[in-house]
Parts: sequence; structure tokens; C-alpha cells
Amino acid sequence: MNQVLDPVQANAAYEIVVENLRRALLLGRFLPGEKLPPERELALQLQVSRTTLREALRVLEGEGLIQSKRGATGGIVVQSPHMSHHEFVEFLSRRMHDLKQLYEYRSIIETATARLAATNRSERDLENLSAIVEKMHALVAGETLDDPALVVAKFLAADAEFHAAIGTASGNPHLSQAIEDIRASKFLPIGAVFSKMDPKANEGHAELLKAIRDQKPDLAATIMYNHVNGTLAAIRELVASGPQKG
Amino acid sequence: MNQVLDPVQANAAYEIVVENLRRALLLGRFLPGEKLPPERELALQLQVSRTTLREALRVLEGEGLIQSKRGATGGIVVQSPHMSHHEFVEFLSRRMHDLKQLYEYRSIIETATARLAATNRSERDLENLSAIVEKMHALVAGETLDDPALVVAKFLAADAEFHAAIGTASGNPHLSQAIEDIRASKFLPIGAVFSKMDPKANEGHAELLKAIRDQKPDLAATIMYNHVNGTLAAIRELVASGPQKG
DNA sequence: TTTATTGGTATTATTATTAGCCCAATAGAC
DNA sequence: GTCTATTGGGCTAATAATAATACCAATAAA
Repeated sequence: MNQVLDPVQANAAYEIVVENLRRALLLGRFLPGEKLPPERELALQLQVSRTTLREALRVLEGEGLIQSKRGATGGIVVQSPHMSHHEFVEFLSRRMHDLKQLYEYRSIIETATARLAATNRSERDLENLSAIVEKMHALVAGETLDDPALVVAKFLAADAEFHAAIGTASGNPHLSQAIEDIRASKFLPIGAVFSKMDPKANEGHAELLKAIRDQKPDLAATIMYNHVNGTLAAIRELVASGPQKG
Repeated sequence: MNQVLDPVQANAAYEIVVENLRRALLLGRFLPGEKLPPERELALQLQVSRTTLREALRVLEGEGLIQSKRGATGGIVVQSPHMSHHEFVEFLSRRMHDLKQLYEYRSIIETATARLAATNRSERDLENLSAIVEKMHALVAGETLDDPALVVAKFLAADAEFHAAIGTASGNPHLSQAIEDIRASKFLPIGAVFSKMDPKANEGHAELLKAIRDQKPDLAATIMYNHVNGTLAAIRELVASGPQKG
């Protein structure tokens, strides 16, 4: 008999915890500077022992995503991403092939989702989407008031929420899941290009919401297509212009 | 802090093995009547202990997918599916809501994949696809010679291969993965409706191959769309007509 | 009858995970 | 300044899952 079956890799519990927490961090469910729940509470929520949780935390600490501090005001603090412009461009150009494939996939998924959402959206969906768009608008408007890195992080978290909400509005859980998976992909640096394209991206969101509210599937699909591929174009531009600069 | 994180479920090793083997069986990598490799060899391939493997085998035996026999000519024998027509219709109508969502998703994924494949296919891809179509043609032609249930199983395995090959031809691994995941979904009974629609489905495959060979993306997409939704329509018909019959 | 091949079973490590306890640091309350 | 509450850090013993190994039982062909 041929060698038909791949070895199974029995994931250690702490590895699963790492993936779980990393996903939450990448989706912006915890912002830089914020603290995660105390270890004892986290262990309860995740239903693992504190030992196992701590093993996972050491991994994430090694990756620079979190940092632990002892004491009454201590805790598990989320760190902000830390790549220099040069490192980031380097990272992007090395991953360009994978990124193109990921964005091709993302474009397919999210375009179809937007189209469906325009048909199936409920009033509740529209309320959610409006609230998120307003939140992003406020963020962009008040940009100078806060730490810029934190504003970007908040904007990205809201952006993730927005796309997730469109997934919900589509009514198809497979699409929702796919959107979240793409977003949580370790190599999807939607984030760091946003300093360049905040206003435009936010306009796109407002247009998209309108198309969904007006139940115009084709228009919603077109806007989403341009939105996603606009991000990819921005990445390409960055990579093309980067090497000369730095 | 709000209850933001879901409990992790540390999958037992034997559970992962179950999923692995079940997926292989659902994808038709082992046909009914065939034997899996001996336990000791399987354990080696999967890189788990024989104890763990056997635990997994007991689960699959419980599900009626395999059966173990001792002795020199014994082994782990793959069983054929065993639902009666009535049970099957019952199963389908209970799952109709999930099925609609799954097919909606499948339609999106596979239509986009066919479109890309028509552009990106290599000569090697075309050879693969031709070989599979021919194999299916031969199966349909020689239908009376063999056990009909086995012919259906072989046809389904080839069908899975065909769709997977289009995924490969698209050049996008995310789409390939999605296609395989959908196919392996426990509740996708592509299988049992095929006794009704063999010839038509096979014609669709030939047309699709032609469109991909001629590099006509829109045509390939249209054919795939009709192909997938034709299957769903067949399921709907079955469910609609079933209750009166049985 | 022998022998090779297979699944079935039992025993004993080894390892991962849990549960529980106490220590060390930190900052606010008194 | 001294408590006190809260946090992460570290240790140990118990438990459960998994692996490793050996041997038994059935089967059929040589």
C-alpha cells in the first residue's frame, strides 16, 4: 500500500492556547497597552491549567506580542508591533508571492460576501455596520489626540469588526469563518499599510454600507473588490518604492 | 474584563486520527471493500502508537465506516455506506438549511476556482484533468460489469479528484484547501444523489475541461456554477419528492 | 501441521496536564 | 512606614493520555 496518509500532529494543549491568543491579538480584540485578564482568570476562561496557560504565554512573550509584569498593577500587557519601515518592506517583498495568493482568495471571498450581504442584511446588521463606520470616522477625525500607533491599532480592530459584520450580514457562516481566518493569518499585514490610506479606506466603508443598505448587490461587490485590491495595490507600491528609499 | 475568549478544546490524539481517517474515507481515497494498511503500518504512517490508532479505529467502526477482521487475510476493511432511501431523504431534509449554506459557499469557491483555472492551467493540469474525465467516462460506460455501489464509489472518488485538480490548476492553494474541506464535510452527501445524475454530471465535466483548455474563464465559471447548483437542485428534488414516495 | 500474517489484549514506562500551595514583587490604603 | 490585596513566578504531587513492548488468538495458505 502506498504512503497515503500524512502523520498526525497531536497539538499540545499549550500550542492550541498560543494559537487562540495569537488570533485574538491579530484580530485586535486586545489593543496594545491593554492588559489581558489575570492568569488565573484566563486559565478559567480557556479551561486549561495555569501551568499550561503560562507555557503559552512564554511563547507569545518570546514573539514580542505580550509582556508580563508582577505586582498589584502588573498583568499581561499587550505590546505594540515593532517593525521598522525597512524591516517591514523587507518582510513584504519576501512574502509577496504568498500575499498575492492570499489577496486573490480574500478578494473572492469578500466580494461574494458583500454581494450576499446586500441581499440578506437585516436592520440589526445595518445598525451594527453604521456604528462601526461611525467609530472609524471618529477615530480618523480625532487622530491627533492620541498615540498614533494606538489610533492605527483601534482603526484596524474596527476594520476587522466591519468585515466580520458583513460576514454576519451575508447569513453564511462559512463565509464569516473564512473572513476571520484570512484576517487572523499571520502574514496578512493589512495593518501597517494603513497609515498611508486611512481616509480612502474609510470612504470605501461608507460607500459599501450605503450599497448594502440600498440592497445593491453588484455595487456592493464592486466596491468590496476595489477595496480589497486597493489594499494589495498599496502594498505593491510600498514594496516597489521601498528599496530605493531605505 | 468581559468573557472574550472561548475555551480551547485540547483534541485528543485519537480524535485527530479519527478526523484524518474519516476525511480520507470521505474523499474516496479508500474504496468500499478495500483494506487499509495493517494497524502496525498505519500507526507508523500516522506516527502514533498502535494503542492510539486502535482507539480511533473503534470510533470509525462504531460509525460503520470500517470493520476489523483477524487472521492472515484479515485487516481493516472499508464498508460501503448503508442508508436506505427513506433514511437518506430524512437525513437530507433535516439538514436542508445547512446544505443550502454549504452549497452557497461551494458555489462561490468552485466557480471562482474554475475561472482562475481557465487562465492559469498548465499542460500538466490539462493532462491530469483529461485522464480523470476519461476514467469517469469508462466507469459510466462499464457500469453494468461491476457492483453498482462500487462503481458509484469509484465515480465519486474520481469526481473529488477532478475538482481537486481544478483547484491545483487555479494555482491558489487556499482555494484548493477550501475545495477539499468542503468535500470532506461530513454532511455533504454529494454521493448518494449521483445514481440519478451520472451521465449529465459527466457531460458537465467534459465541457468544463474544454472551457479550461480553451482558456475561457467566464464559460468555465458558468459551467461550474450550473454543475454545483445542479447537484443542489437534484437534492432539493429528492427531498421534495421523497416524503410522498416513502 | 507448520508458518506467516493479522487483529486483540495486557503491562509498564513516559509524558503532558492538572491542582494546589506558597513565594516575590508591586502599589495603594491605613 | 506598615499592612494588605493583587499580581506573576515557581514548585511539587497526582492524574490522565500516550507510547512501547510483549504476547495471545484467529485465519488461511504452504
